[in-house]
Amino acid sequence: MSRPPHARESVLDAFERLLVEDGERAATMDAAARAAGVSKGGLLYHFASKDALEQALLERLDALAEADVAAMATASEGAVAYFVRTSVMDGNALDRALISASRLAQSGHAGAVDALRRVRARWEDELRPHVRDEAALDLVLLVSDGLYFNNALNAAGAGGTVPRGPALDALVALVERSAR
Amino acid sequence: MSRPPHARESVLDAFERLLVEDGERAATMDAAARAAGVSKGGLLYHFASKDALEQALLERLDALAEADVAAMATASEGAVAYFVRTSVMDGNALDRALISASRLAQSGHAGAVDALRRVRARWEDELRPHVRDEAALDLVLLVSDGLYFNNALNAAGAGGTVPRGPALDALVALVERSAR
DNA sequence: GTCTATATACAGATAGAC
DNA sequence: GTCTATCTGTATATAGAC
Repeated sequence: MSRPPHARESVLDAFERLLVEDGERAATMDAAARAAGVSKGGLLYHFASKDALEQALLERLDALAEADVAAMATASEGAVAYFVRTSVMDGNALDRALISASRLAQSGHAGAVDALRRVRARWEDELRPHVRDEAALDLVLLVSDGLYFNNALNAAGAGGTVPRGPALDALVALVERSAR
Repeated sequence: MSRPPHARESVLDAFERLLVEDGERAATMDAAARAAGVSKGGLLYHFASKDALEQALLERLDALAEADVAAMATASEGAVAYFVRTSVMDGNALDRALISASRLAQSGHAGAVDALRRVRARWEDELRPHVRDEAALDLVLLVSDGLYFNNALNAAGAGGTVPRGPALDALVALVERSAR
């Protein structure tokens, strides 16, 4: 790791935040520089192009997803329950990375589509031993995708359609019963 | 209906297609005019602003969703099976309207977020009598959202993670068993 | 109804000073 | 490493001819 430059991380954080909160169109290099408190020239020293900025975001996602898969494997409540429960966004680093990558993917960014597929495939492999069959695996993954989709819609505006508290507990229990 | 002008519908179709296939950033008035084979001036006669263009798309979604709810209510296979099965995109008008609205919503378009919430609420009310409890209702809606999310990611590039054929049959059966 | 021409703003990116 | 100044393209929108 070796202590990356402060400005670099600030720019990356700002760019990610813009993607999550305001969408891909608003996530310009200009806006990222302004939000990070650096000039456009300063940003361009760290990221020579917009593509480089996006690439850095996807590498961050890969690392965070890897850590999440490891956490899922050792979760005391079981992999399925951990997976569904953590699909409700609480604003952590992985959530932000996933939502921002999905914004890029929906703008046709091929690298972002690939990155999201890779993450999904890792989850799939980790969950397979914990479910009855492929239909159950589809069900678990799709409920998670559905939660992320609603998170993504709500990330900008006010919260809404995502179950929390007792409703989430009941959903987790139902998915576990259905899948195994 | 009274036979709306041909150019108007062409522009709206082209704008929708750009949103679905290339994302919000690519869906410019310029690109829509070009794709529809009219000039920018021609487009602006029918839609005075980009907002008017987006608004027309959301009105189209409302109408198509209303028709879908009606179809769901009388589906011979039952509402739940109909709902899950038709959440796999086959490129029909409602699919395109939903994906394009979700592109707008993810760019922070408040009207699009509202429109999608309204559609989801209509589905929810229609499905509630057909499921055991609120957790089951959440499960059915989230599987559908998950399918749409994957559809939306795949709409641009090559197909991928959405179950079809026998895998879809097995998923529909599992969701029905889990929900009722 | 559909067109061309144009105004204004902002995007991504380059050059080079400090 | 961070800045200012500037180039080039493209976005939304207006004005007005046909």
